Amino acid sequence: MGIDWDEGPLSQVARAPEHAAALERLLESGAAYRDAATAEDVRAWKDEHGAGRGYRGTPDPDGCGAIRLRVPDDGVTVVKDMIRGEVSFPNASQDDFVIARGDGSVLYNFAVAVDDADMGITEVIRGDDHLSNTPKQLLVLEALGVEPPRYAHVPLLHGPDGKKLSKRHGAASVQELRDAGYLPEAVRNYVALLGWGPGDDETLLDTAEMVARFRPEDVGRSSAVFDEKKLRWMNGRYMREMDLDEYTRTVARLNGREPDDRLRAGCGIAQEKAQIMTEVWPLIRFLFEEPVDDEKAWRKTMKSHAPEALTAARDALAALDGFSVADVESALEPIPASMELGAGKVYQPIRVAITGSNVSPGIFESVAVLGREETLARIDTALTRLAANPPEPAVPATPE
RNA sequence: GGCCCCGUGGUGUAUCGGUUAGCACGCCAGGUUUUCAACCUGGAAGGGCGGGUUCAACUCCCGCCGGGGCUACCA
Repeated sequence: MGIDWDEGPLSQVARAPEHAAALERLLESGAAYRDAATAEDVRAWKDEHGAGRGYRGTPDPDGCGAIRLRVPDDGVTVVKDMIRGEVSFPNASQDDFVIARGDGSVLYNFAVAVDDADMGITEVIRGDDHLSNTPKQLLVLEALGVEPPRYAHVPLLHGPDGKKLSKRHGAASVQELRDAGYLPEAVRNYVALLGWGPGDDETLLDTAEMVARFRPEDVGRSSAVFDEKKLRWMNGRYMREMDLDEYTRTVARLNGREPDDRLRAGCGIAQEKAQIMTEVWPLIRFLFEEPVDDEKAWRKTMKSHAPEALTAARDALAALDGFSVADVESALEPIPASMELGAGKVYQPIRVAITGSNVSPGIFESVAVLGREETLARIDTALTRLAANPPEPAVPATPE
């Protein structure tokens, strides 16, 4: 069995001898003819015969012009499609279409038909946009006396604007999706569910399951809109179940780094928080770089209670023997109550001090992975900055 | 314009003559919570329209409307 992947490299391969031979046969049998008509001539012909009538040319006496296939005036060409059933195209409205240019170079609808025949293609699965091209290919095959392959036209993917998905919709190719941080198995799962359902309410299906359950006749007929929100969600599900080493390697590859222990530790504490792979690095870059400069986060978090909270945290961390997540938690956890502050009032300043941001992995984990030395240094830096620029009171002083 | 395909909530789908029209994403509200995310609970939201056929239609037929594809001496 052969599969025509459509527009793949094989259809680009020059098969000149086969094409030339097929052309020759068709010309000799009268199934095709040379026609010197120009595009304008064809238009004029249509104006005269009606738009619904397919163009019919006349053989050029000098044997010049493009080569057209002779299409019957009556009857229909029916495409027996595995997904859409039998679709009939009236021959009368089909043009005697050009199969080769004046110089003998062949055109797509002729080339694929000949190539499919040559290569013994038995199944053609491709996008719905080729459904209307199929009768042309069938006509070529018929003229050649070749048994046609079986066809299946799958629905097209549309962008949010309802048009067929293309470059201008952004991430439209699998490569772009990969670069954007989507996992192959998530994309596979998501795309499979557009236009095909397993029959029950299952949403998360791994590739083996899909292969086992897939049946061409279960494919839907209507085009689907590509919804990146759902892909994001699904990708997040796959990311959370991913093996940490593989996860680390992927993050490393995407950010041009080495999958070392520190990166692995960072991935370990960020794995539950990201939905696409490119979101991981922003969450853990503080482990490798200085805290980000986020003035808004600073002002929002560093209120008047911040210096005391940071000092208490600093002292507690400095007194620790070990520096595991459990150690850090045991040191930090009692502080809010002892200071009569909400937990967030204590933890957020620490978060901003070590990462610069309001968003990061869990605070105990972040501190533990950053390490004692760097954590203390960053808290000190924050304390110094706070001393130089005293924060506003958390509760504005009431006038009078 | 012509030929062809498609039409269940915002999105993807299930059901395919009789259902309280199911599920998922998203959205809204609440819960949990050290941020964000995750997670839990609840909620709003659907058969394009008009005719038939039928005891009964989202499901069948016709028309319309809407969307899409093709319509090159492109692939």
